[in-house]
Amino acid sequence: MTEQKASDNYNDITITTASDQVFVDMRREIVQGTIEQGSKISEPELAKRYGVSRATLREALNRLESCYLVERKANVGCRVVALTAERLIEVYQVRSALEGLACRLAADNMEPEEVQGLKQLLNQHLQTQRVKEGESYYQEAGDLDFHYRIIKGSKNAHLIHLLCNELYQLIRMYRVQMGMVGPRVSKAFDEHLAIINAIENHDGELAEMLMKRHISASQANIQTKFDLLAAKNQ
Amino acid sequence: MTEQKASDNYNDITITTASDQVFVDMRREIVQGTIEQGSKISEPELAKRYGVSRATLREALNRLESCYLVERKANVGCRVVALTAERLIEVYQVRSALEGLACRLAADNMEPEEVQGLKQLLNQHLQTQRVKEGESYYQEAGDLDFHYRIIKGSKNAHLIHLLCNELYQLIRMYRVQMGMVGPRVSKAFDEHLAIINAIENHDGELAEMLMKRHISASQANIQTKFDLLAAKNQ
DNA sequence: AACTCACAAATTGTCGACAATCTTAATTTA
DNA sequence: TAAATTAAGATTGTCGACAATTTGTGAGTT
Repeated sequence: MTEQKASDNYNDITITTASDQVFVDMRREIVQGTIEQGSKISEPELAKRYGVSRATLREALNRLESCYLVERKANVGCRVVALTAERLIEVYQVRSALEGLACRLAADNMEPEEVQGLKQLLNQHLQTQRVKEGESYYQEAGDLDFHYRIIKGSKNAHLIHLLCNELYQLIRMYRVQMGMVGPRVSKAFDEHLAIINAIENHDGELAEMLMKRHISASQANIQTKFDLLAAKNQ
Repeated sequence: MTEQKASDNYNDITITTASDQVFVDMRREIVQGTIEQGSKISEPELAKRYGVSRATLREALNRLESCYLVERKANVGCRVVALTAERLIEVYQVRSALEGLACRLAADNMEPEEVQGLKQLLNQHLQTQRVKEGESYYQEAGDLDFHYRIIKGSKNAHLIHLLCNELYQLIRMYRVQMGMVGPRVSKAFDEHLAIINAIENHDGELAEMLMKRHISASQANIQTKFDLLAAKNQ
């Protein structure tokens, strides 16, 4: 329950307190669906399960609320967020605007060696991709890593926090639970490449546009999954 | 300590618990500078001052952290955010992207009567403005109201939460403490009018562009205040 | 004099218990 | 029978006390 996969630990928080640990553990369980979406959270039950007091658990719940993974109502309690198509669209509209901005800023502010590292990362993914054809590695860890680096490259601390700490876990939750694999994998590679080139040329305007499109395409892909799922369940 | 000015209550939370009350009270004091920026927050001291236990106060602190008014470090404590020019730029870059998006969505999603109400509000402000020439009414309450309505008009709940609940108090803090009045007042009116027209014509692209410019101009104005202040203190 | 180390004071993190509120189900009433 | 009421149970909100960590001070060493 304490071990962590690499992809869980992208936003680099250092775990010092007990509530940090509970926060990270619960976050992983919610993202992966072990604690299922929409379910009610019983404070006494979970406190016992994690071996901490209710005060500690509530601290963790507050932080989960900050990254949109649970919702609280006064005197009623906590619920894990429910993944709906409407919410997905809302989140991706916001994400598109913010990552578009990040990409534009990155074109101005990324150091040459950072851009170089980004290119290297992409090549690495291309090779891994060839080997593990069809597996979800690229989309899950690789894609996230790519986006993370560009966001960090914006050098805007507020924007970085907003995307990496607050929004990304919810996006991961959608992708993990909706199953984000398929024909988009190779297409995404080309899009990533185009974005890197724009950044390297310091063409912020183009970089922003390409990133916005890239995210819209990604949104459409998940939306499709949603529709398929809805059709199957009917 | 419990009374509230109208402009304090824009984001409509219903106060039910004790920590709600402390949260709202502290928020106002921080925004207005009564609790001064950059100062350390002593939990025992403030708990006594508000007449609640530390647990209740900490709950409020968590929520103040969610809207960027305080910053926490594990085992060290809480500090009120410090208003720096760098942070202002970062926040306004984000705000510009998000409110631009809101404005574009509003052009599609606002009901005709909402647009009508917006026009009415602007006229109202024009008249109040003529009477109270030079006073800060328009910029503070009026301008905020204008932006709020457009954000709500986007009909994107996530975006509304992000702007109205999380980001706006920090922006208000800058404006209140830096003193946001001056020659921009009348110019802002024209800009608001142009934005409304674009929304009324369902021209989302234009509405987004105008809003982004409007916010950039507003940012430049506060930036000027910053520079003046820095020069004076040297 | 500057640096290190150890100790004391203060602050934050965590706990268990009690109070206030909501939920649920049985009971009454129309 | 259905709606309203009330009481019991469970859940959340709040409190005061204790444990763990950090900060500040002063003695000792180089």
